[in-house]
Amino acid sequence: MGRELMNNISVDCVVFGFDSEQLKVLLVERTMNEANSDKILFTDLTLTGYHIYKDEELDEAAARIVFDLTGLNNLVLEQFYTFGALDRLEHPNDQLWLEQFGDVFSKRVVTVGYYSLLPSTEVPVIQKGRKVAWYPVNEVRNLAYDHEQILKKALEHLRYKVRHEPIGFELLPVKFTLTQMQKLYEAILGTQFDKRNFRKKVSQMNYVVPLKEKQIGVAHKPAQLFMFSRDVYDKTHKERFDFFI
Amino acid sequence: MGRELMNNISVDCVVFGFDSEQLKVLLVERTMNEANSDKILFTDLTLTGYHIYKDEELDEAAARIVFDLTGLNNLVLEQFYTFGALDRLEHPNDQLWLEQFGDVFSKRVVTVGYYSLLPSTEVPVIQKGRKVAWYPVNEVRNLAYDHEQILKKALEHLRYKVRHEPIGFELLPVKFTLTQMQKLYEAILGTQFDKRNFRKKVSQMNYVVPLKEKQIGVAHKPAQLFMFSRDVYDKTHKERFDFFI
DNA sequence: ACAAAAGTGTTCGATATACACCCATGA
DNA sequence: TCATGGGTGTATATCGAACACTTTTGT
Repeated sequence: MGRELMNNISVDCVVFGFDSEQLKVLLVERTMNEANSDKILFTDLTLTGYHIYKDEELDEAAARIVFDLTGLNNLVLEQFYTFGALDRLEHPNDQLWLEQFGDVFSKRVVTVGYYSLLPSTEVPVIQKGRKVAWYPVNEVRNLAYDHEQILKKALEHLRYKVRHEPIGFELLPVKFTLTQMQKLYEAILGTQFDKRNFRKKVSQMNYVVPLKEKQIGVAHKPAQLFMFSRDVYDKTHKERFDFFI
Repeated sequence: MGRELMNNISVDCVVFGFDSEQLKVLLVERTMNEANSDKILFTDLTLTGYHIYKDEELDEAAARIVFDLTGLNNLVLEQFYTFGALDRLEHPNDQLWLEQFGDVFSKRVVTVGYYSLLPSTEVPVIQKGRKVAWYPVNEVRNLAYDHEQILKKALEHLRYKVRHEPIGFELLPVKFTLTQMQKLYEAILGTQFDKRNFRKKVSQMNYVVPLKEKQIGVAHKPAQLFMFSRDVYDKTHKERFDFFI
């Protein structure tokens, strides 16, 4: 006998990635065919989520879902909000889709939202017969259920958090250039920074450590590589006891 | 027939208040007697929470719980985290307590945490046979279930939020003095501000509006009263596109 | 007159902002 | 040699931090 699922509690994961230009999100295509036919009734996109097992921690469930999609462990996984609106599964397409599963799941499902940060959009996404792909967060359309709302909230949290904590580095390769870092912050915050001022600021973050390495094989002056040191961050970071309301 | 409860999903509310000196939290005493006897087996403290109804939104459930305790509506209610650890109800005291209810509730309950901000600790708390009282957040001991963890997380969120958004005013009377405001921020952030610098900063917040009124009946120079204008805040506030990691 | 809290200004150092040119590499 | 992105410094304005005395009221 397998593990038992909770029929009314799920976890949904918003998987973010950065491709050196844009912030992207990993979505799965959902296609509904007419019974015993090839005729497509509708097709749309979903975040990835699943019901939790009765003997499974919430964080474990989130890790399982992301692992199932990426094969990666030890990613940043942050719970950001829980969604339980009564009508969150009531769109006709969703009703049609859920009918397939009969009475396995409850009509009222509360879902706990997590987001995850991938260091690249080049990880080999695991397809398993699904169509999984990266979409620029600003161009996402046609999401199932309340996933548009979930994505929006995840983005808000990411923006909020990235301004005060060094989580942005999770979206960069271990060794990165300052231009990559700047582009990342610009993409997440939706703004532009002056190159010199940005670098001045970063040079004061002693947990962004310059390496003795440079880019190779680029058709221009190769950039110096940096890495983020959580060690140095934890040791030197002081809470700003200021407020900016 | 009454409304049906979800047996495995609840909402817990952390109700904060400020008494001009300390940040406080509203807790309910829980006393377990031996069956058919006056002998007390244990006594401890809980946040207030309850299972949600099948036809009830999460926010509604939180509002209901706070209303049940304070008789107040329209309070700030902010969802901050969801707790679902497998062992969160497994302390012997909690097991003993829950036995009373037989099989009504599931052994695995996921609870959605909300916090609420009361403008005073002088609201008439509704007792209904319970022992409800304010406790200074720094001196809370002896909490049931995982409520210590929930309180800690609520505090973290409150501290985080109060530094960047004007929610502190929800904990002050509509008309307040700058000293009250300073004490509030000091209590929440656990720090001290210089009076002149604090006032200089506040004078730049044009949404903290001076009134033509002063304190009356105080045995010292009466302070000017101020109020917070959300209108002005919404109109003039700009997102700081800066980052301070 | 005294106790108690309100209210107020200046100096100094640090940080944000604005802005333009030369450099190293591969093709 | 050219195209591409990498890398750098200065001047000005704003903001934060430190610091002590006078004012107004009630008793």
